Order: sequence, then structure tokens, then C-alpha cells
Amino acid sequence: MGRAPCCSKVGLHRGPWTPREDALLTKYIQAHGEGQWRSLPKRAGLLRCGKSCRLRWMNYLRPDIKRGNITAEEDDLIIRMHSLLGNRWSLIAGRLPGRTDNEIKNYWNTHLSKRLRKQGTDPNTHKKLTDPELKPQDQTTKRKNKNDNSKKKKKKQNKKDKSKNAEAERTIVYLPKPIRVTAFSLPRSNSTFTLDSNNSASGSTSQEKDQEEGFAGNCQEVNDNVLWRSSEYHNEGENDELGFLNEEHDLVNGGSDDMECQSDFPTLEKVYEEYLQLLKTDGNQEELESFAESLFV
DNA sequence: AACTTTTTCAACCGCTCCCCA
DNA sequence: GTGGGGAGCGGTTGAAAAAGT
Repeated sequence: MGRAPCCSKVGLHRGPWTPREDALLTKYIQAHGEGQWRSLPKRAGLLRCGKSCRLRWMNYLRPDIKRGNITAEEDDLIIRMHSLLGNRWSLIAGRLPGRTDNEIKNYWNTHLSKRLRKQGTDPNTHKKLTDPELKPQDQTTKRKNKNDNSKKKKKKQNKKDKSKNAEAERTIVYLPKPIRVTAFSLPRSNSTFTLDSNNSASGSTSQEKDQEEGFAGNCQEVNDNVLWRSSEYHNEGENDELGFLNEEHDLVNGGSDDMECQSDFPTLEKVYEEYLQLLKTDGNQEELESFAESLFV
């Protein structure tokens, strides 16, 4: 059993937000700032749960949210980030100014994972799908279950078991150990994503290459391209786990003018080489895990 | 035009982590 | 050291829209 819900559902509004609720929330946050989500609804005069308020603000009302279609550059970046980080949407979103984790998650599930499958790449592992029978395992199957109530109920009941089984069956990808990070040291209300017109993601294009080379290919691709340009995706004051990657990329490239790197981390190339060595050695899971962990100290 | 199926995405849920008393 | 509350995250749901028949 988990914790009790953060708020009593009795008497609270649920479902889509009305313009009036949006206005109340926006007005309140503009006046008092973000935070204190639990008590915010009451103080703002909203009949909503604090969680709901937070979500609405973070995913929809925040002034720094970028509207409109995801560009090809963003698209490409999401795929690359996902190959490195997996489903860590908030981290990925942190690299895409103005985009929310929810938006990226949705975009991945509705567009990118499908596209990768079509292209013969497993969206989970980013490896080439060898068995064509794996392909139909997409949302179509999921949708068919949607109208089946008994299955639906069972689905929820077996949720945990399923995820455990899936865990066991899944191909192990030695992604870094997930850690919780606070995306920005500044309060969000103060963080300004001033992305000028030159700030597109990299000029990289070679998705086909990625598919052929799988995870390793992606990693190499990351090294070779300008994905980690600190001036583009590293907000001032940000202290997330990818920070060192940004720095390392600059080191690899001989450093950049706008950023002084005094990191003790090995270069990204070295890290990658070491990683590949460990991958080649069979049954070296422990070493791999500790290696991955060491990257995030 | 009517109906069915599929897709999209905002919102919810359950869980974990972090912080503080 | 520990327990509780707040915040944040990722997975999932379901209503509405779009596409197909």
C-alpha cells in the first residue's frame, strides 16, 4: 500500500480545467510565486488538489512553455537523449527549453516510438529489431484491450506483476543509475529560457546511421555532434546529472570560449571507451553498474 | 451521413525521493 | 535515526478529435 492520496477527493473539481480556474491559478502564482502546492488551491480559491494545480501550471500555464509542433531538431534530440537516458522524461525535457516532460512523453509514445518501430528500431533499447514479429507490439494492441472491461480491470491489478515480468524479460541496457535531481537551482518562476533564434539543436541528421549502430552508434553520435553544447542546453545555475556531459563535450572539443571547464571527470571519449570495454566483457554486470554509478557521483 | 476505429494529449494515479522536525 | 509531509516523476487513462469505412 502506498501513501494516502495527497488530498481528499471529496468536493474537489476534477477533469479539464476551466478558463476561470486557469485565470485564478495564474493570477495567484504571478502574485505569490510557485510552491506550497498543497495549500495553494485553498489560498487561490480553487477547488482542486494541489497536485492538479502543479501539473496544470507546469504543463500548460507556465509562461515559458513553448507552443507548437516539435521541430525536427527537437525530434532528433529527443531520440538521442532517450537512447542515453531512457524514459527519464523530466531530464530530457530539461534539455528542451519550453517543452514539458508530459509533452515529450506523449510525443514519444504517440510519434517517436512508432516511427522507430517502423524504421526497424526497438524504441526501448534503440537497437535494430531483428525479429519482425516484435513490431506489432504497439499501441494498436493496447487499444483493442481498451474496450474490454474485464481485461482493463485485470490490467490494473496485474500492473505490478507485469512491470516485474517486463523488467525480467527486457534486454538489459546499462543506463546510468536513475537519480533524482532538482532540475534548476533557481525557482522555476525565475528561470528564463531565453533561447535565441540561433539556438536550434544540433545540425545532426543521421538517424539511419543510429538505427544501424544501435546504442553504441548513438553514443558515438553524441560524441561526434554538438548535442551537449553547454551554451544551448545548459541553463545557468543548473546542476543536473548531465552537467558534466556538457562540460566534457567542451573538453573533447578543446573547450569553449563561453565556459571554463575545470572538471575532474575523464573525457567523454574515455568514458565511452571504458563503457564499450565493459560491454565486451561477458557477465560483468557488477562492474558495469558500478561504472555507471561512478558517472553520477 | 452515420457509425466505428484510431489517435492525441491533458489529466490523474501511485509511487519514490527529499527535507525537516 | 526515523517518520511524516511535500514535491516530483513516470505510467496510464479516457474524452475529444480525426480518420476510416
